[in-house]
Amino acid sequence: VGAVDDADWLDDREQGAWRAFVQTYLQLNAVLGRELLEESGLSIQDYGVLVALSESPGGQMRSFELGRVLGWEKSRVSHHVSRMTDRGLVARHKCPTDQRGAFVVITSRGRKAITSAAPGHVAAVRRYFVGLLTTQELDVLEQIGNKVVGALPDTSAAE
Amino acid sequence: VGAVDDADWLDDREQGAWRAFVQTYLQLNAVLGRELLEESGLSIQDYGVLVALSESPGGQMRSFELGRVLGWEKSRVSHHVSRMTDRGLVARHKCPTDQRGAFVVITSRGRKAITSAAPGHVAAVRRYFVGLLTTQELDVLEQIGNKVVGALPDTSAAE
DNA sequence: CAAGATTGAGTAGTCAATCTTC
DNA sequence: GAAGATTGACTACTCAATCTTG
Repeated sequence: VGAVDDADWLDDREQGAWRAFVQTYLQLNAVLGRELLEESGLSIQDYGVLVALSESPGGQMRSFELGRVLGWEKSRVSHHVSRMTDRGLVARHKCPTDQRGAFVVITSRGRKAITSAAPGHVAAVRRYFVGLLTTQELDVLEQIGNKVVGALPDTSAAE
Repeated sequence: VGAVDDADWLDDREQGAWRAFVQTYLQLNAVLGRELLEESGLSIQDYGVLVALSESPGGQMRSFELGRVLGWEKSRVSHHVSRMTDRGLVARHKCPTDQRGAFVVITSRGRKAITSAAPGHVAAVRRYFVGLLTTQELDVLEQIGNKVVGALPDTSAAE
């Protein structure tokens, strides 16, 4: 007793909030991922890539841009794009203005996949998450996100 | 226009809250994981296992119980315990009353690791998360967690 | 030599199959 | 046969090394 300063630990409210936050994300993600995969054959990662590309002009995006939007490292983008290319969901082509660069392009098969997957996935997000929350709760979440993400140390430094 | 019912999509507030929630978790987890690993040599998963064991009587717990607490599948528990055993952080021993069962026990090395890692990790959780939030925001998080997790389909069914 | 991107090795997690004990 | 647990094969992510072009 007294060996540790109380400031070192979380009180009940803090711990409750922290555990709730983590558990909610993990369980929700697991359920959404399982349903999406079952109904569409896409993982949540596939879904993110296809949404980003389909919202981009020409259905294409530079690799580094895709990584920036998704918050992925460049090697993760490369590996994942390779796997999606093998499945015919996206394709790579060279950048005409920068010979180092690569574009990732959504294929017609990729378009079909995301078009058919999106309504069900959005419905699941509503059913299990946003549909259960009040507008006040939704606003608090966005506000928390802004505060927390804004205070995080810069992760892009000295890679 | 008009091809899709608006009820199929998320409005700005819903989408903002949803993206904020996901991004906050992912970025926070990445930063906390990197700092924990750097300062203690433990992953967040290692940390979870060691906290659970150290809070349990005798520093030991049945495998299935550990899986239940952490929300992990049994095979994940088994693989992870094997890796931690190789590093000397935990050990396995047989259950005297049920010959099928295994106990996972924290070793003295595991105790030292968690004792030295915990203050820094808790401080990081406070610095990057709970310390930035008001008591009202903390309460909303717990409330959201209760609603959302409570509404999730049962994942333990028909494994 | 920086930036853009790919590759390979090593580590983690999932799923199905298996083994033993209840 | 079901519960408790382990194993192996497969997929995914990370890190460091590499290659090419700016």
